[in-house]
Amino acid sequence: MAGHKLDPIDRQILAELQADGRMTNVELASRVGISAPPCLRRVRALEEAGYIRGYHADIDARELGFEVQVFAMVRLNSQAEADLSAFEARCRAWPLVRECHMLNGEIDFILKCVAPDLSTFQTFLTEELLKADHVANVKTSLVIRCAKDEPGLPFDVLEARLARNA
Amino acid sequence: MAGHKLDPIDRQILAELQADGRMTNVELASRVGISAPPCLRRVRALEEAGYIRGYHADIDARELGFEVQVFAMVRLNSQAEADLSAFEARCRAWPLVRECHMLNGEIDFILKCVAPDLSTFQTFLTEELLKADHVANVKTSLVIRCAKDEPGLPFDVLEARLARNA
DNA sequence: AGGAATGCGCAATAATATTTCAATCCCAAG
DNA sequence: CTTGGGATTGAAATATTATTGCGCATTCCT
Repeated sequence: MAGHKLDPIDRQILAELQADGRMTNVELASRVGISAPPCLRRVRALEEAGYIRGYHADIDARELGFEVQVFAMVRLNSQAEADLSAFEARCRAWPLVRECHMLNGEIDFILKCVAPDLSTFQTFLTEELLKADHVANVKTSLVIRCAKDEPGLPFDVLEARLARNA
Repeated sequence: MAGHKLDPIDRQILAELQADGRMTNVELASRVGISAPPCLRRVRALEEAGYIRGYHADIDARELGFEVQVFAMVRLNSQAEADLSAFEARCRAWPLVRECHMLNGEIDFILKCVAPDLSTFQTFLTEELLKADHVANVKTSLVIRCAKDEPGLPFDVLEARLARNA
């Protein structure tokens, strides 16, 4: 099991920064129960080691004029690695596609897309996605509403698991 | 169209903080071309107004021992609002479910789930999700690999759109 | 024009980040 | 035991940043 080089303080640092990425180091140190300098060193080490990929402001899409969110389920007519990679590269280049996950089962890829309005998305769908190489079939579903969108990981589950294995 | 009370500096602030949520205010101010005090005032205003929902560290799930990510497509046997809401409430209470979106079309909900391993997910699936009220059908797909996972919004698309409408 | 409102930047102060360094803890070898 | 090395800590000092107060410029609306 991974993450074993982390002690409880490290994990708590990750949990706190996941909950509030702009917390000051002084506040963070006080929460995890150590002084500021070692706390900062731990944060830097966690960043270096790749546990922390980055920090991002979470911005309200609708407030900014992105009214439409869509999940697109994509099937290709070839599962050769070269074709899969080529499709992934296309996805990375499309700004409306925010996430692209390769799946097992009948669906090859699921994409999470955003757009300012439906017609923008339709244009993207018909002119770009459906015309991409080896795309056999795309099923799209509009997001009606979002009940939960928690960035990050359930640290309580992780702690429970570590306690059990201890 | 929303977001019209924002000037180009505000939008650039959002874009910068989306890219690096821990940027210092001094750095941010210099990037957007104003001095620190008004820059900070703008950030606070954007937070107050709800454009910025929060800031989060982006943490590598696999490094922490969450080996499994799954998309679950859920259909209910009732689309009464009370039943939909009840299901959403269940999702919010399940830590393994990180996202829950209500969709149009044949699928009612799509869930993004994480788990330390497959058996943990299977237990959740059979003991929790499949036994939840009004759940008619669940199709799950394991994430094989993730080609793109960009938090946030494509500000370049937004700017292009605003330029066109100007 | 005139006056209010908005928003800027400078300067001063408060808070925080970061470096330095000596003391402590832990563990393994003698 | 005890002793030495490595790692980690926290106090103090310094550098950097955040925050407040205030006067000035610009805009906008009479």
